[in-house]
Amino acid sequence: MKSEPQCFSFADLKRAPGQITCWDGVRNYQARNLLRDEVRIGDGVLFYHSSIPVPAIVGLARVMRAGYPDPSARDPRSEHFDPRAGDENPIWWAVDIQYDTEIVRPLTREMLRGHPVLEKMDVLRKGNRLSVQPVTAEQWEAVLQLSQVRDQSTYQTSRGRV
DNA sequence: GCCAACGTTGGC
DNA sequence: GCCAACGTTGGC
Repeated sequence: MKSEPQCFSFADLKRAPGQITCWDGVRNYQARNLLRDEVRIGDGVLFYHSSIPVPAIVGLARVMRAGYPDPSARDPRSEHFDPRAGDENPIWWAVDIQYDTEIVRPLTREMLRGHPVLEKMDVLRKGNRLSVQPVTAEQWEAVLQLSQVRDQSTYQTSRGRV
């Protein structure tokens, strides 16, 4: 999952009540489909900081609630308000994620590009603007190895995601 | 349904 | 600031 840290950072997630946040405001249909159809409770999340001098994967999170109608789409005061969204047709979807582990040495794009497995990650593809991107199990495990996270067994590695 | 114009994202 | 790569919009 991508976020501009000036908007919402991994540190913000760590500070959030219960270290949980609603991942809302996604307004791209492809990303919406991932949130609605693919993301499962317990999934690992790679938290990526974008639009900064050195973009990087900075931490791990976990999905605590699978896809549900995005509340911000129904909130007229939200900048993500969508008047088309209704009970019968939510249009937009959200998930809840929880802070898990900080990556002490963030994985920069240069580091990802230099890895035989990670060089193929979607996030490195030029022009890719998806704010939610799938990650293969192989990529997930490579990230954990590179980031030197110890307790790898506690993560669901079969369907890791970013 | 086509497609040009426009807007947005985000690395560099 | 530039620009590539989309996604969206709207006239026709």
